[in-house]
Amino acid sequence: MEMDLAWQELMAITELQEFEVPNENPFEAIPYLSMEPMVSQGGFGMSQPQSESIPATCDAHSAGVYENAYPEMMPPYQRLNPHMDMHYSLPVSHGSSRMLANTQALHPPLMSLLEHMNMTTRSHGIVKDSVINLHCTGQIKQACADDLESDSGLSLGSSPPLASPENAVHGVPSYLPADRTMGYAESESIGEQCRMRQSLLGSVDYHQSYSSYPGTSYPTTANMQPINQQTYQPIASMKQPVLPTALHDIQLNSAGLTRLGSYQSMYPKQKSSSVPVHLNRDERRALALKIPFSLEKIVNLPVDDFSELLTQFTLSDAQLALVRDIRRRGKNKVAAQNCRKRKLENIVHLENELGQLRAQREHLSRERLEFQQNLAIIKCRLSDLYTQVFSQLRDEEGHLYSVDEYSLQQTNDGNIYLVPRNTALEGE
DNA sequence: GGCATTTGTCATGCA
DNA sequence: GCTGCATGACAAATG
Repeated sequence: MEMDLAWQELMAITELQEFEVPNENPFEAIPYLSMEPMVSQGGFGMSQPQSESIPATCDAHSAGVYENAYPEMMPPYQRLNPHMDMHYSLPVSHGSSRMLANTQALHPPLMSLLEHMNMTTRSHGIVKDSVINLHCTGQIKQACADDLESDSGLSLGSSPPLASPENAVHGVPSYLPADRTMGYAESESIGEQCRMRQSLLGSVDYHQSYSSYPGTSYPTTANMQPINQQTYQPIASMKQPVLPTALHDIQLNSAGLTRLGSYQSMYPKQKSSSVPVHLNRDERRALALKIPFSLEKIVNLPVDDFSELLTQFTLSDAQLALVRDIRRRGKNKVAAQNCRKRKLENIVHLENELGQLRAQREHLSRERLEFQQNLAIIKCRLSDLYTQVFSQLRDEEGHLYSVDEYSLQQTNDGNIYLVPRNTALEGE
């Protein structure tokens, strides 16, 4: 009986005779594939409990390593995770799908950070200053003169001289109100620079026009009054349709409201009227050329609506060039922001993927170490079984077979034969 | 004032 | 050909 058990175990373990200690190639796959029969027959699988005791004749060090190190080889969460392959077997070529998954797995604070990127721009406060200072003595002219003299943000010559409003702006001072104390909206020279078509005069409802586009709102003068009631009083008192201007729209559009909102908290800090105007270049140019609609509409309107908007006004070549430049720059600015946001998101995705790959490498390394330890134990058991089997095998004369002279070999039919060493069985 | 980062802009290519 | 979008490169603004 004992002999039969030894033979059965020997047959099972003999199948493992061909095992070699895995080479140092971390990507060697064969040993891992070979783990399967070892688990089913030898009972040394990674995820199976060690029910058999290590033979006393085995190296005590190996057994100690096996017992002590095994729990660390495969953390419980890894052993119990039936979808572990989903995490560790994805080839790199599936990066696209992983990227998508990573997108959804981003930490909320990080995503929030990304989403809020580019939301706070330096342009905040543009209107807050312009609302106040455009009505301050001398500020408009100073601002425009600043634009004319400073080349900060000026076109680098990419636009043709005729197409660029640069040249047109140089004639701006003549457009400015002679009376510095008069608000821009009060200027009566608008019609000289930009005349709405006669058929449209008085028929355009700017309230509807503004509110007809999503994301834009048309604030009433009532909710504008808290900002600077005195400043807006002349505009509010106008009873006939006032040709809106770029500056006017800046104050009225939603972006302007946001800026105004931010301004409200800063308003008490305004101590003097000498704060410089912080209109950006395009806003200053639009102001100078009296563009009759908002920069937001110039940039955000669909092309058809934008074209229709242009048909509603008679614009000079300089104005048209400026409007198209503003639209181009505005769209490109948004595109650049989106591009940078995507770039950062890609970096985050790649960092996450790198972390996963590192974890996978660590897991495989532990698995490989565990395999090597198991293999050493198996070899130890095999040696013991050899000794045990040979101790019970005797020839016809009752002599023991020498392990040095004979070996056990398994044929294709599954039988194990005792053959002299250096002898190959037929069918082997 | 030097430096790194952010932002706007231009040029270019693609759809 | 026009338009919008994406992106690298550059420069100015900003902290």
